Amino acid sequence: MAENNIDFEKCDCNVIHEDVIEKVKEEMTCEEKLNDLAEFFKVFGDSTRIKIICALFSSEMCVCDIASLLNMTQSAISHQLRVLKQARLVKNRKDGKVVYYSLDDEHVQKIFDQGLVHINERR
Amino acid sequence: MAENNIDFEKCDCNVIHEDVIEKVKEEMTCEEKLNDLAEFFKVFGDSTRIKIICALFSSEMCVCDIASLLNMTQSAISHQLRVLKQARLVKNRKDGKVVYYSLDDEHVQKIFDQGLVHINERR
DNA sequence: TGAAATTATGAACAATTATTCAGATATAAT
DNA sequence: ATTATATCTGAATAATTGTTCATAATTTCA
Repeated sequence: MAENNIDFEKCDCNVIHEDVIEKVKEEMTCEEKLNDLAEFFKVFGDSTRIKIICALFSSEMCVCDIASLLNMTQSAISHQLRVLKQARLVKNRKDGKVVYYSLDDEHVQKIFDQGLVHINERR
Repeated sequence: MAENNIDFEKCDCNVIHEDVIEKVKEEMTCEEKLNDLAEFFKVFGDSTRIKIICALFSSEMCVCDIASLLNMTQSAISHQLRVLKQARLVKNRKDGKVVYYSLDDEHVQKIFDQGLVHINERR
């Protein structure tokens, strides 16, 4: 029988440093926020979406223009713009038939730039 | 016949704002860097890895401890630690049988925090 | 009203990815 | 040497994700 009443854990090894685990557990951001955070970064983790974001740093653009710029189908771009919009990274305005997209967040540039700093530091 | 000698484009719509596209093209970060950047953010875009990163903000930990903390198998954690190491986000030191992992980058915290700011701004 | 153009969307498919499983390696202790 | 422990690794599986295709919705213009 187990020493305590905790359900079977998937973890298949012994706890080596219980004190460390306790401390980390207390200091850690709650699981729900961490899941949201991973979902958020997932949006940055696709080359099509990163290119769209980067393009929108320069100027607002319509779907057609982005598709042309990236040499991809309008449909593919539209799908990705929806993902970006759901993550509140872009916003859009409609002018007749044309929908113009632009960035909707000041943090995007900061996150983007910090990422660039990191990959530029390759030794 | 096409107006110019460019190969067939996947883009299936007309260019509406050629001037904008030209301007954006000039200002855009080169494709190679953008691909690397997407690869880099992909590493943040998984809840297991985000949790590992967050845990390591508090303290260095061995594989066993991380597995126990997150209630996952040692193997799963080991696989993800490899991904994190390849992205140069964590480093490790060996002490006998035990391998201790810690963060290997000052930018990680900045990127993590900016992400948190973003998701905390939900209206 | 009808045709053309732009964008959005659902379903299917292909590709990628995380985890599990089984077993290998490496170190320490007996 | 043998056993036990911690970690790593390759292959298989399950789940997720990006793109394509076909089509719908919306707006403009004739």
